[in-house]
Amino acid sequence: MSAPLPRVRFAPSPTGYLHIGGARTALFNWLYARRARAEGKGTFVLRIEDTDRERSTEASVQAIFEGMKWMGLDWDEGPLVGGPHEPYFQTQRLATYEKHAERLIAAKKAYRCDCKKADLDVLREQAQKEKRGFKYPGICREKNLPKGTPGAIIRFRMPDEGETTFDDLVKGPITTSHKEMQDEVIVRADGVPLYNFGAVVDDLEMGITMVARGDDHVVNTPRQILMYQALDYPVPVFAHLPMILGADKQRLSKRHGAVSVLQYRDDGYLPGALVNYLARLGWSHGDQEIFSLAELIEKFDWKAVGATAGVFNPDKLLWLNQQWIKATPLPELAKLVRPYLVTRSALIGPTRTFDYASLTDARIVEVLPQALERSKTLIEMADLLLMFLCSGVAFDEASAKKHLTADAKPLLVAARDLFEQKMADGPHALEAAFRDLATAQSLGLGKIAQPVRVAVTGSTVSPPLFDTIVLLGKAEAMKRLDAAIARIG
RNA sequence: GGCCCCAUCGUCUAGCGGCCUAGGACGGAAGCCUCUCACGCUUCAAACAUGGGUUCGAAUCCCGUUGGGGUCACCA
Repeated sequence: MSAPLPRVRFAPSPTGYLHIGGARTALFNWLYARRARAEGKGTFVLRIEDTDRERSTEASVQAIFEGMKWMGLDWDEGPLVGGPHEPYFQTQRLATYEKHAERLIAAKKAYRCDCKKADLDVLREQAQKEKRGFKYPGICREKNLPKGTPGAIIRFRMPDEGETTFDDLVKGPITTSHKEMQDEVIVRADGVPLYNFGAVVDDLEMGITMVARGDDHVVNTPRQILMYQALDYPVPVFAHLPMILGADKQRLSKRHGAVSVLQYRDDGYLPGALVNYLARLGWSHGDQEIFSLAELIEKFDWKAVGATAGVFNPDKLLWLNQQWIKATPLPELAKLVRPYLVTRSALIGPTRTFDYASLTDARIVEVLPQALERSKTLIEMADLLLMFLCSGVAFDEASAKKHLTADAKPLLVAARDLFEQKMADGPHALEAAFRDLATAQSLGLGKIAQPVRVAVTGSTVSPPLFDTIVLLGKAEAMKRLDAAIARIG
């Protein structure tokens, strides 16, 4: 047996958006495939498991594509890109499942069953009442019901004795007794397969060599292994990723805030930061916290994936996002922040105007350095940038009330002169002039700087004052100062 | 409840029998820097769930207990 070329897959069911947990599963698979590719050949397959026709939606399919694309998780085979195992939607592969199901029936490893679901539900409830485990009693095992039997489903015949063991890549050896398994339904009456069968058939048809998925599938694994064996195909390697929990240690859900990957995009996170965070949730490489995508691909290793469930920590993601912002080249950041400039500019208020049409990337790059260390998200960054990019000020009332007073008016007038004389000489010259002014008035620099800051930026909190003023340019800075002076009256 | 999995600071984790008076990161506290904010820097508080073994030696290996999670569908 030669080692097969690594082929992995991500197989979401389109019953909702791409959430954090699914995204991490996709990421780990993708990372593994990309590293394998660097060493020769590795393939990442995307397959849509839409066999739950009740809950699957086209909108979810699109949301999954969009989420993966945003994160940069491109697939080598699957919807949109095609591949040698098309189609990649399970509901379009019914003939394939039928083929394999018939093989199982012919080999007496599966059988048709026309038991009514309602009847079985009654038995199940009864068993539950008596606190017994319930297993399908095998009523139709020997009936040999023919194809075409009305309402018949297909059940897989589980062995009565023995046990199945597999060596999970992250959890180690796991053994399950066959007594725990029942003859489960693998194909519905309408020919649509159920999860355990559809996934197995597709994974073997598509030559998947490693199945990496969520923790909640460990109990399914032995049953699936039995199916691989019944179908006479080699069993892939399995890796089960621990769950991602919310702060209350419960499974992550909408209650815990944003769980859709696209929500993080909308909230101003860089895809690289989310990827970085997700990679470190459950996997580690010594003490390193920040990884570029290239480093992740190079260093990712299943051996370093932990077996413990992890709590999603929004604070750490936020910190990481800022680290990524600071590490992103300015021109790239300018392009990234643009869309947020558009959405946030709707909120600038009546006292400011924003001319997006004439906004150049060069201008964004020029003011960007001031925002780097003050923005944890692209939203915060856009808001801060708008202070530079808009014409006019929006005063923070508390700040204005405190600093734009009659006492401050002479200082603002004096500041106006300094603007006139020194601005062209740069922030340092301007600062020196203000320091001289403060000394002459026997005041601390802060006493003058704060009113001027409020006048120019609208708030007591801003980037360094003199840099800000110079960046604004003489015309705009004067305009704002005059507005503040006028406001005092 | 049956079966399965898991167990180091509040959180993510390093640790794979001696290097551990248990390291890093987020968050928290204090301080420094300073025109405000932020960044940065320094320092501090903070963990091996518990009881037995094995061993010269255990956070590391084994068993029990406790706790947490998963799963018991014609969902995936």
